[in-house]
Amino acid sequence: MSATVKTERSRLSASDWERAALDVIANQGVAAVAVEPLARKLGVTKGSFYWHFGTRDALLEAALRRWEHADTEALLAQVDRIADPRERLLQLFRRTSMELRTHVIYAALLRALDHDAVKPVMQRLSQRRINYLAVAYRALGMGRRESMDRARLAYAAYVGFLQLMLQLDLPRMPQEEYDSYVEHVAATLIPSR
Amino acid sequence: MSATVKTERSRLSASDWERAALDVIANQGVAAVAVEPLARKLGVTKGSFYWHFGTRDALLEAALRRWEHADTEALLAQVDRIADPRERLLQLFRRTSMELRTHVIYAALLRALDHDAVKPVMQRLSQRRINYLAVAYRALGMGRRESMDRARLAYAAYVGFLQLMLQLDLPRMPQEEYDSYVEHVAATLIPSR
DNA sequence: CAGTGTCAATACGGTAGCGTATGGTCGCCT
DNA sequence: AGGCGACCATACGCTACCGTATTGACACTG
Repeated sequence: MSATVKTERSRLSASDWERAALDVIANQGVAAVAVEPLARKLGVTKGSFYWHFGTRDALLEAALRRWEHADTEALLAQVDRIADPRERLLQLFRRTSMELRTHVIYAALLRALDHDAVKPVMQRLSQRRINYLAVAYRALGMGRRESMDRARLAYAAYVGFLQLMLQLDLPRMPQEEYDSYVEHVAATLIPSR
Repeated sequence: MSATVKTERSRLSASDWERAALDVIANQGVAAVAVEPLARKLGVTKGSFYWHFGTRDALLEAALRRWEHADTEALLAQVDRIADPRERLLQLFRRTSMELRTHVIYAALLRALDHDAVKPVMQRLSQRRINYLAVAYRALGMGRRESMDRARLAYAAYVGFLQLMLQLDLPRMPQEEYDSYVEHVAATLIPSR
């Protein structure tokens, strides 16, 4: 059990609702973001909610905006300062494999791509990341077409692995096996010099 | 638009409901499998439904069983007769990239992994397929650990690509680009002799 | 200390879906 | 022709959620 149990600070703000929403997304998925249950969880009634937001969807959009900015942007910004492109890719792979929470949310959003508020966010994000990968591969001397293909492959592997791990908690993989996998992926998807 | 518009055969059977359910799963996802809407689509009322099935979940489980047996088993059975392991993998990759409907459903199920009826099916299936891949890689002379890693990677790439294509209809990829991608994946994930 | 704005409770009405109960219709078998 | 069983309609009650309206409590500010 975790978080959002009302910390006796009584008065809530819009951000409190957004944070709570992200929490629910991470644990039970987008569909579980419902006004009344959320209110219960926060120890108030929905009378409060509808002061802060006009509608349920407004909350969702706000929460997603928050996530996209805070959790997501940070990731690339860090890695972007590594000069050597090969090392940059390697670090990208390795760091992505840690840092759970963002990815849990990401995985939850993947399962909600039919929702109108979610889809555009994910499209933007995926496009951005795939492009980032493609540029890195180009810097490694790959051709235009090959870079694009490889970028898609790498990103697809990321997305797919999230599904297999987080939803299907597939193999209950022990740490050592997990590390081995990450290194294998890096070795396979980053061309040797 | 497609299928399930009631073909004036009037009387329905359980299988009709299952097929209709799979149709809805493919188009609108698991959550949209609701008995009243389904009944409307079939031109009857739910009075009919509850004669064939005890509950909504019973329908879901039946539909999934049907899909797992019919659509899914066939896939590996075909490829399994190719003797040369390298060629077998290659064909597996290529054929998987065609044959849409099964994969559309698969993708829809990926988005419903939280559902109790769906999860076990997908776990079985994934485990089975990953193992199949691992065996194929071993036959190519890979070590035990490496085969497993590579199998996971390949399967993750498949799963992830489905998400990116089918849900995010990401790039509206033209056929030629799509083919290029598939060949790139094959070249990258099947070790050269 | 009156007034204003912020947050919250209560009560209400509406929709969509699940599941039950009961009775109706039609084909087929005897 | 009567009857039985497969299939379906109708009507009902229940739950979970959305959203609105109205009023209340409380803090801060002038």
